[in-house]
Amino acid sequence: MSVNKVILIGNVGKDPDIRYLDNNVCVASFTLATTERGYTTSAGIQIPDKTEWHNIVLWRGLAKITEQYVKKGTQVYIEGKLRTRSWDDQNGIRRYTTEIYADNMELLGRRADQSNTVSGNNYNPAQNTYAQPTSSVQSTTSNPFDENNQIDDLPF
Amino acid sequence: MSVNKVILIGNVGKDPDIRYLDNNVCVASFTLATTERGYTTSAGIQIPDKTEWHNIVLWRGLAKITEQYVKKGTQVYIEGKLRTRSWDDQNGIRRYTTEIYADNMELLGRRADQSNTVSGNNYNPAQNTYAQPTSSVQSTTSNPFDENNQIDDLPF
Amino acid sequence: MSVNKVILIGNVGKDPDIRYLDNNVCVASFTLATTERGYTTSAGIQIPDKTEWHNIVLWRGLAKITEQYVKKGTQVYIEGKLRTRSWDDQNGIRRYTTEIYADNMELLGRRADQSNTVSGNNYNPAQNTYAQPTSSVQSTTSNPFDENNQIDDLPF
Amino acid sequence: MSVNKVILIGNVGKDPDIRYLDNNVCVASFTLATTERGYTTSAGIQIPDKTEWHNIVLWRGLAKITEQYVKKGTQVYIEGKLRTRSWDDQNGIRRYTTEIYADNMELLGRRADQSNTVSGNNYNPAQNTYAQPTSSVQSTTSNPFDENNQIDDLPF
DNA sequence: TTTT
DNA sequence: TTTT
Repeated sequence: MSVNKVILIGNVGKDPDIRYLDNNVCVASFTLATTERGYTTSAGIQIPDKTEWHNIVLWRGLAKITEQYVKKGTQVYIEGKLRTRSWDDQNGIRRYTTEIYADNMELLGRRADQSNTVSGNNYNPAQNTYAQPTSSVQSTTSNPFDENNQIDDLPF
Repeated sequence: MSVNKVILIGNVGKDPDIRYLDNNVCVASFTLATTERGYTTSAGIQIPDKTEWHNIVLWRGLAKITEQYVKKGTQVYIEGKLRTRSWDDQNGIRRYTTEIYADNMELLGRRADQSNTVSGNNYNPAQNTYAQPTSSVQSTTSNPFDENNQIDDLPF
Repeated sequence: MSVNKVILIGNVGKDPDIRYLDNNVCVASFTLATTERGYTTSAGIQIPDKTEWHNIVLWRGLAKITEQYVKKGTQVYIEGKLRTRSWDDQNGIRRYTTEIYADNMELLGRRADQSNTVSGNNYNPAQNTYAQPTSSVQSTTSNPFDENNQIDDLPF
Repeated sequence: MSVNKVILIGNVGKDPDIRYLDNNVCVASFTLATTERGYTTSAGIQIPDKTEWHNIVLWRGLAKITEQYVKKGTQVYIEGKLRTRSWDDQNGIRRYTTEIYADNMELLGRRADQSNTVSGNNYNPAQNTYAQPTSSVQSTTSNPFDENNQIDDLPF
């Protein structure tokens, strides 16, 4: 009888924090910035840009993708749910932190030239459950939208 | 270049807090509960229901609809954006509160027979259900999210 | 009492169709591809990738942004509503087309170095409403969550 | 690298169509109405309400919940993806139908006093509301989206 | 603090 | 064809 859904597109604030629990489960976290464009009111008042920072937490498969592909500045789509957890600070005061527990993540704006920017190390498309297919992301050949596109044509 | 969107369906925790600013702008706030169903794991472990509480803030027209139609227990759909604001507590420690600033609200599950459950007074189904009330009710003073906040402290 | 919302991220199939109505209102349309990753079932059956094509329609301001920045291959985020309209084909048979009427669009994966790749003409990042700020994403200084956080403080 | 998401809240147009495939998999379908409120323009022109009809398709567990709890008039939340499938009509012309393939459904506005409105029969609030029915009801034959379709034609 |  |  209820829905708790968050959808974000933004840029990662710094390289993600990755850790492995005792049971070898991977947990990743990073902050994500979304920026609301400023504008000028009809009365001529300048409203500046406003950046919101979100605490993203990812588990298991998504954490491993994070470990491999996400770093400071990466633009990502996150779909998840809100979780507010409480903890007691050093003064014994109960405090609250709201996090987005990710159910899905999409890496945005990746390009053919990024094979080298995608983790420097042990990427093995044959084993990673969530790995993108060996042909689509790195290569430009299998894109059905623009078979004749040269990489230089890419408008972004 | 960014998206900050929250979609919630849940039940209102207690009667909304309504206030009118000096410029007669209406601001409403309430807490909204979303409950994730518990389940039993394949190993037979019982995972109980888990309720999340969200701080919803609404302005102007939505605040007035809140004033008229929303009360403890009402099921609503909220679409909005995440806002984390900071404030200094009584110990001078910076603390953070995450709120959902509503862009849209839909009242759910209303039926023809509910004229009596919609505000105690002047509901008239012949008018538009979502018409803004012409009457003004004066504000109360307490913000459920931050008991010590004066109205002038309002950081949004 | 109802919600009609579509959220898509995909690639534009071909250069958009742009037209101006008599009243000088701009209307743009394009097809957008979303691709669901294929996978292998537990029984070893290969499920291939599956591409879905969506008809996107944009009006006024969004149409003009489309005219300037969107072309074949562009990755975009679209938020909008479903509209099914009917028309009579050459045989007098009523037919239906479902379109997504866009309420919001975000251009994805654009980079700072793109001033020259964005439209062939007069792009000026100092004036363009949608240009990314030069300061916000790269810096780490404005992150309120973790200047002094040790990793051990993280309570999850 | 893509997202295909639909979020709807609306009312079911008529009692759902339920069928069981040979492998005993349950498939349900119904039409869902969303209504956009009309309004009066600043120039005094009346814009009437506008109802959009959506073709919803649900499989397995969600189909069985549909069988048990959804009927004409029920208000539901649907989260799903767009699928446009093609078929050849009696004139051999290729035609297209866009459906929403549901990933999640929430029944809205249900109350304790609704035991009598929830299916005519065996609703037991002591059980889990969303429990799948243990009984099987045999399929009907008509697909509201395509009157001439045999069950074997099912293209999904 | 809600709801099922 | 629904609902308000």
